[in-house]
Amino acid sequence: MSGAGRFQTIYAVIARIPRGRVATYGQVARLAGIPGRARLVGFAMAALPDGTRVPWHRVVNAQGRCSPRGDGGPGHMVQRLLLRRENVRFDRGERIALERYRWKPRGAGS
DNA sequence: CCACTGACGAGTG
DNA sequence: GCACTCGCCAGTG
Repeated sequence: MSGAGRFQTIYAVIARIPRGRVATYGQVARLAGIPGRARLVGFAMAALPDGTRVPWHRVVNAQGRCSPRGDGGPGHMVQRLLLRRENVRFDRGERIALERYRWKPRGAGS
């Protein structure tokens, strides 16, 4: 994408995550063509406007948890609720079984 | 220009 | 499985 919008590529990847599935920051970065820049994905997420159509809640960290926002906001709580609404189960430690819910892109995705 | 920070990940003990 | 360290890159003071 344009030099000014590297985020667009990231958002495009996230938009492809099917309902009821989750992807990790590193996974998104990799699919966006910027392997190792997981933090940049997080930065792009924080830059998302309120009411965005991008399913940001389907992106979790490698531990299968909803990373709390630096702002200390209820972001991770909302995320948990939205995922719960998509039949995604959380274990006792507020963690998701990635081996079960991880999104596996196919065909033109990989 | 330098130092610090951050919705992270992989490696190590 | 958990705590700590280092590496990444962009933005900010």
